[in-house]
Amino acid sequence: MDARRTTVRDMRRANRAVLLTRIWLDGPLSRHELGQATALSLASVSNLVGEVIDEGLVEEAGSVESDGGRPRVLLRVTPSYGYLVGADVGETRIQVELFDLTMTALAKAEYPIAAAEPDPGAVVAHLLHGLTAVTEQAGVDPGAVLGLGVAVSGTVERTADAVVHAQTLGWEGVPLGAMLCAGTDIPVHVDNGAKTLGQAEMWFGAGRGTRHAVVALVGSGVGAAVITDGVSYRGAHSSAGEWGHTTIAYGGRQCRCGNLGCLEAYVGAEGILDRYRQANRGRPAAGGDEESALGELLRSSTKTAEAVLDETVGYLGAGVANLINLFNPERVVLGGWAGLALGERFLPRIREATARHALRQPYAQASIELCQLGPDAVAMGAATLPMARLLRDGGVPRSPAARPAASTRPARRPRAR
Amino acid sequence: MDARRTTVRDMRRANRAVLLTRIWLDGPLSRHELGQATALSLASVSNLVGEVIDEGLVEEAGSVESDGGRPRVLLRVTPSYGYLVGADVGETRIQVELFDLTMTALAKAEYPIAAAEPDPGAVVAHLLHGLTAVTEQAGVDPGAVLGLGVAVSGTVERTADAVVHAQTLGWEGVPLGAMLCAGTDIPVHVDNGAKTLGQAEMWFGAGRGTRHAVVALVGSGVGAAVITDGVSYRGAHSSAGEWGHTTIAYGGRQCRCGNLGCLEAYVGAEGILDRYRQANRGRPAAGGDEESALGELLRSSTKTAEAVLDETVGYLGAGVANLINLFNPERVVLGGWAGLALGERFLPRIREATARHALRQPYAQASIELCQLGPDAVAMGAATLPMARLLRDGGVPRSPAARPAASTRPARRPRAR
DNA sequence: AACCTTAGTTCATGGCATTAATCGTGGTGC
DNA sequence: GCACCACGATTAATGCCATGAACTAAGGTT
Repeated sequence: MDARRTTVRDMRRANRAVLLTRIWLDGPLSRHELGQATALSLASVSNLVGEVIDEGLVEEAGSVESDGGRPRVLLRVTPSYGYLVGADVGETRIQVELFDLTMTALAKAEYPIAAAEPDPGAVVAHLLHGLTAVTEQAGVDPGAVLGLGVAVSGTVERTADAVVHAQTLGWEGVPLGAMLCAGTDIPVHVDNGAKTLGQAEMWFGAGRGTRHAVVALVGSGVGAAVITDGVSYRGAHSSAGEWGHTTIAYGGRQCRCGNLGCLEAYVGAEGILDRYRQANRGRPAAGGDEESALGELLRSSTKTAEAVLDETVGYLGAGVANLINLFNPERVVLGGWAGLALGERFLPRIREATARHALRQPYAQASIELCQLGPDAVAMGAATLPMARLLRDGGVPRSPAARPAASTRPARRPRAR
Repeated sequence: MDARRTTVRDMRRANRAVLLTRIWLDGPLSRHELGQATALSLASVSNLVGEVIDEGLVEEAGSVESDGGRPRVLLRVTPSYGYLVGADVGETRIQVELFDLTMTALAKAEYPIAAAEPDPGAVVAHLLHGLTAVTEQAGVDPGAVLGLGVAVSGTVERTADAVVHAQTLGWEGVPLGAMLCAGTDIPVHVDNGAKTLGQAEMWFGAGRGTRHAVVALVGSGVGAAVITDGVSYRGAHSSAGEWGHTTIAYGGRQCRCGNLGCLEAYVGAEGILDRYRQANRGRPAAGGDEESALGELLRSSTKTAEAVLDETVGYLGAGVANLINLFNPERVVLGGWAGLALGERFLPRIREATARHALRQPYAQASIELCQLGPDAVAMGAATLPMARLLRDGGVPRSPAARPAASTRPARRPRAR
């Protein structure tokens, strides 16, 4: 877990890592720009870049004239060097998606989940099936898949087994990582869905360009992904960011978690609809499922609906303000299907409500935006898990076999005794 | 700000840093133990240790028999290698304290603050006077002082000027660091008082042995210091951890910050006494200042007092639960004078209240303890600021002049070509 | 007294990034 | 039209670093 920074070889790996990360994230760059961005000498940049080009990880991509000098050659990560598979295990369906290294989706597979509490084995089977399905669909060599990232809605222990605890799925200590590993040779990564979505928004969406952000997710449940200094904040056991079950109204409404006054009981979709039903003398909002009911509520213009939504905005503002006060982010990104629906209509008022409840200075330092990525962002974020690993390792961890044979060395001289 | 990890020299510095940190924090250690603790080869440990011993930073401190082998020599940081000064700028007094490198207090100076909103210039004058006062008092060469750490109650920008915003002092953008630097050659560090206290508790108090903790401080005001992976969580602009003004009771009591329902309005000393007064038909608790009034309240056994305190425990539990849900720490350390007073009497009930409001799993992963250090902990924490810097730099950044002349070495033998 | 055990040091080695010099490529001035 | 310049990138020489293996130190056991 803790990268032991000791030997001189590790330094090279670390430098390769920052170099690759820059190239991947900041698009095509010249060697010169890389040198400035990474504080490495041009000689080292050249050296390292040459290495990754030889390995096929990076390629030259055109050149740009410089005023009166040799044109600079731009570098980018080879899109087809490898492929990434991201999967989103939701409450109603499993989605599996294949990406190239530019994060362009190449193929998709979806499997509905029938049971309320799906069998882990069945989910694993779907995931493995999806893995082969998307590679076949896109005509990609399965051996070129760098990794499979899986997003689930519970907390995931950061161990080799990737033990999952997910109340919504009824999973208690399911070693999802181990189960998947048993079915494939491709490296498997499992993480919480909110965190993968947060990572996706940070790299490609509304969080772009910031290093400290909180991605606040409001759907049926309510959660948050906290990103600190560019990396996901996990806490001691990876369950940090449980925003939905923070107390916002002491002694208030009962939440489905059993406690009173949780934020989720007020701004979660269920909580909103419930409060509307109460305010509306027991008559619920129209619409079949939660999503259409909330949409209906947002479109209706009755006094009752407005009062409930107004209140919701207030609670949401207070909740966001708590995040701002505690985490002091540069940006809060509001997402989740209910969060987006609310945000699209009420964002200015949400900002105002937040301003009312947050401390002046931290509020002024934070901007509040909406998520920019579509519903596939969770799977895309999952696919960034193997990519993040690739970048962190500075490319393929060279297999010992690829090492030049030791036979070239002179025979070891016999030891004198 | 960002340690550019590039050259091979930086690696040595980094290794010296981890070595020194281990020696300093984990008491006397042998070279062997150091090798295991730092994942460095014994050869490197020997080499590096020899260097810091030559510089006088580390010294041998006795030896321990090992079963049947050569006794291991223990190493420790030389207590008198340098001295640290920590200062606590409180609302009523400025405290300046001198420590050796074992964090033993050697001298103390205190200056009362008369005005409610003290003049920054006067505070700086007190601090500089205190600096010379404590060195004289202890008979320490001022040149041997490695740094001055100053703790203030506001937010401190992490810039060279260390600009302070402190509402309680009436300071708005005071460049305290720059002002102090103008008056002394000794390196100056400024940070928030809650964060320095948190650091002190982490290294020497109730947080010892954990890497993820939240130090929750309850006094007149309410705040928190969040420690993640051993370092203080700062957020984008160093004002993270504003726990006191998170909304815990939506639409509830008015807080002195102007908002409604802040935690501080319920569990801050002022909030508690205020609530008691209201419950007690306008008659306040006995006692002159807040501290004795709260003490009186805690000792009294009237129904009203018990009800108010009971409620306070509930709110505090909910507040702590929010910290646990959001940060997922290994430990929550409750401190501040009011927090300690409450905790000493009610800790089990606070734990219960927290359990009621937190999610089961994060709660089970966190222990709740009381601060262990006394009222000087803030100054002590401030003194750790220069120490932290020393450790991070792996000792004095060697000035080129201090380099030993190469003449002592045998002449390099000419290499055959 | 020979041998074992554990701690710590020395030395040769392979790796690393850096600086300085060099090569490559295009435009500009006379 | 040619020398020259500006800028990008590469190569060569250099110094520093941690490592493993061999070795020294210091004590106990048989």
